[in-house]
Amino acid sequence: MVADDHTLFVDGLCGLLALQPDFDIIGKASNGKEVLHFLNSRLPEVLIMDLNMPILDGQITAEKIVGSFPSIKILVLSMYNAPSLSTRLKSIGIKGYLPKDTDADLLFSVIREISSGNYYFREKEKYIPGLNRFAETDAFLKKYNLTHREIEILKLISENLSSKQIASKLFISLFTVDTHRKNMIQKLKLSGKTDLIKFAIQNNLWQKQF
Amino acid sequence: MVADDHTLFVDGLCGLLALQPDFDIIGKASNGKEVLHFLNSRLPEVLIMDLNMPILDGQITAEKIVGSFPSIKILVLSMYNAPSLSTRLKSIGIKGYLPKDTDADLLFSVIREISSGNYYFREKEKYIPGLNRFAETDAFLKKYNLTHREIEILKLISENLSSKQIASKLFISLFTVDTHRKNMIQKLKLSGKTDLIKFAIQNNLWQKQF
DNA sequence: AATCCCATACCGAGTACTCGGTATTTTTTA
DNA sequence: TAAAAAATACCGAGTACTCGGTATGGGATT
Repeated sequence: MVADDHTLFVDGLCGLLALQPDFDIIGKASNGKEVLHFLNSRLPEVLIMDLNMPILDGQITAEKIVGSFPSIKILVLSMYNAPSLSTRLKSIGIKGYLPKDTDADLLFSVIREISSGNYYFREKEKYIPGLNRFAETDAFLKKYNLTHREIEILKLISENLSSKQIASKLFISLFTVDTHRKNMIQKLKLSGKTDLIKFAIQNNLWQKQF
Repeated sequence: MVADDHTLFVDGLCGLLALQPDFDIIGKASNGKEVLHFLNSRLPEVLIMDLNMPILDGQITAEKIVGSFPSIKILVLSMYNAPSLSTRLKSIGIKGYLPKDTDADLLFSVIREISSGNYYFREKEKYIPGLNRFAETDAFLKKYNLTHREIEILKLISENLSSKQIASKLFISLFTVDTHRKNMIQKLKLSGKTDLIKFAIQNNLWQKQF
């Protein structure tokens, strides 16, 4: 069974899974409520789901499933590539986690693993921040007319460091930090720190650590 | 051709498209750079892509494509269901836009539409904020021990209204707004406004308006 | 009727942020 | 080498936010 609010993703994934002779897709859902409703009539061996879903959140759904239908093995597919998610997912009772940029063959073998009773969490693969991020390329800097220093400071702002803390961390004056903030706000035509935070999040300069 | 950094999505979507007798998938890519590299050897009639991609952003990629390969029709698939995106995408030269929770049949017909030279932008469908959002259900409130009033104020905070502005909007005292802020911060174990903004974004209490 | 929860309101004192502007030095680019 | 860009630094004055605490009244629940 596959649950995700992105219909195209669900349909596409089901198509891929259906090509595997040992897989049988018994259901699809686009929110947590639909999942639970479906489970009242039929139980899959493996449930592949996203944690971000409307109407009933994936995490709460998973908790309910683990409590009521312990035979179901849950595999989470997430847009986040954060191995630190693993601890939290394990504590819920989820059997496996993969990011959505995983290739299909690995997905198939992981499904077989957890179907056999194993766990699949990639803890060995350390999260490497931003090496390939657009927001750190010259094209991005040029697009927004930002400097490397500005991006550096923006990242620290988005990590909730005060200007004073940033100044201390970078061995510069508080005035300098404030000037950089001001320059960014003007260049990006934003209004204050809230907009800066949003800009950082939307451009993947900040990613949640669980 | 399909471009998206979520490999499973690309593979699944290509599988769906391949079932249509009039579609021929000539390529896949997981970032903007790969797209441009591919176009040096072969041109698709329609390019289906996501705007959020690493290494080279989808928007810049699209702008380059429209400039260098005007015969290619670009259809954007986005996780955002925001019709207000349409104006911006049109100005870039993109021929169509659909959210990822679209069903496959509509996608197929839209591909055929823009392949024929038409545009597809759903402007009639007004964005309806939050009706089905998990973050506005009782389960969510219970999960985080938040009240309706707190969520209401959190939304306004995430829209960059100051406490003073919120007080004025809701006909309450500035002190009351501050108290709600304080209560939320304590309940959610956060540190200040930055964390509140992040919480709001991650729980879809705020969504970007273009 | 008593209790709890929520919304409202306030205090005091402090820090953080904003935004107009100025300036100098260092680094990069042409 | 000269010019431009980036980094650094500062001023003044004001608003916004934070966080410890206090309190009351109304509505819902037990």
